[in-house]
Amino acid sequence: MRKNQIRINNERRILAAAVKIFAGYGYQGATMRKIAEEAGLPKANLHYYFQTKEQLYRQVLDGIFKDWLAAANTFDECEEPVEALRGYIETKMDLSRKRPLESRIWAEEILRGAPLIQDQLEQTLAAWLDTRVKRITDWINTGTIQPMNPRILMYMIWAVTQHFADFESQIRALNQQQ
Amino acid sequence: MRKNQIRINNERRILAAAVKIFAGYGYQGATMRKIAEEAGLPKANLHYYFQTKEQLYRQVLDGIFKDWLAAANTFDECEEPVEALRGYIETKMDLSRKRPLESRIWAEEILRGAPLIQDQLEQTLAAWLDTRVKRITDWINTGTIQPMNPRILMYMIWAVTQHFADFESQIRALNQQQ
DNA sequence: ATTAATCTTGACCGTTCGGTCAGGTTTATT
DNA sequence: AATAAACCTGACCGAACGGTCAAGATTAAT
Repeated sequence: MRKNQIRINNERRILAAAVKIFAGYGYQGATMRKIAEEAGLPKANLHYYFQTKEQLYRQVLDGIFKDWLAAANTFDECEEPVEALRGYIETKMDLSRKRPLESRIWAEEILRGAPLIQDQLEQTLAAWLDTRVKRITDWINTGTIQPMNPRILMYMIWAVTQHFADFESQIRALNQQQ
Repeated sequence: MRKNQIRINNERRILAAAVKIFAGYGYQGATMRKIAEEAGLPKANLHYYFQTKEQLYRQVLDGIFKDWLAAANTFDECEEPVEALRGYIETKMDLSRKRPLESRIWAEEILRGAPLIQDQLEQTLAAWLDTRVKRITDWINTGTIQPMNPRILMYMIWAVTQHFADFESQIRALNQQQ
């Protein structure tokens, strides 16, 4: 079931252009014409590979979610809590630095109430979080780390790491003075 | 130069409806028709009070910025660092809880690169931040608190407090399991 | 060399967008 | 009571949107 090389190349080009435009304008602000221009293809060609704008957007979100989960698994690489948390936080910060566009698309989707990804949040992501919360709880129970709410800890890590990608323009505006 | 009561009432109604719609759909996704329906007024009436969609949006942003600055001044109410920071963080969390719509509008504007509020960020907000950074630096220099980067501390406070408003739907989806 | 499958694209379509405007209604002023 | 100012709104406009399609060009399969 191997795909033609032309299809592979064009789908990649369109998806890359879509990430840029969706990140820069939001789902509603992004237009198929802008994405087509960014990809260097006629608009009708986009609809040949992706039937609708929503379908294209869904594939972009899928790619982001897969990257996110892959990075998230660094949490399990270390037995020791300090190393596990440090490694996880560093990987998340790297993702924010290297893929800020994807981070913004994700953030906007959540802002809008996650209309398209609620299933993934409630199933895949919730399951991922549950097992990590159990690990942290174990650390607490064995006295390896101080007691706190593991769930809130994870939310805070996500908040801070996301912030540097999502609020980049605010941070840049504030940092330029000093 | 007092305004007519009719004008005051209608402007308030329109602004309240605009906050809801802008928060729910984003700037591009929000339409004047939706805002008019929410306000219970004909669309043409909106354009009588606010010439353009962008002007209406600007006034919404202005209101948010004023609220934010007012809340931010609780930082100065205490001499003592623990009380000052605690008070500030609690006020910001209250704002996230009580005005999540405004928080989301602000977040979306920053996500898009702050096209309309860059001046305010670089001037008013930057000045506000500078004086608070100086206060924290004083605390560090007198040994009242442990040394760290005051600027990053403020970014982290903003990140976490914003997160609970902006990512509410993600947190809700993840919390419902447990 | 021929056929089939895939890819490409300008032109077009119905819908919705932000915004306008003329003309009527209500409120304020004298 | 009369005039002026402010307010209201259905109908309309050009532009831009997502999406379609038929017909031609290119590539793959035989």
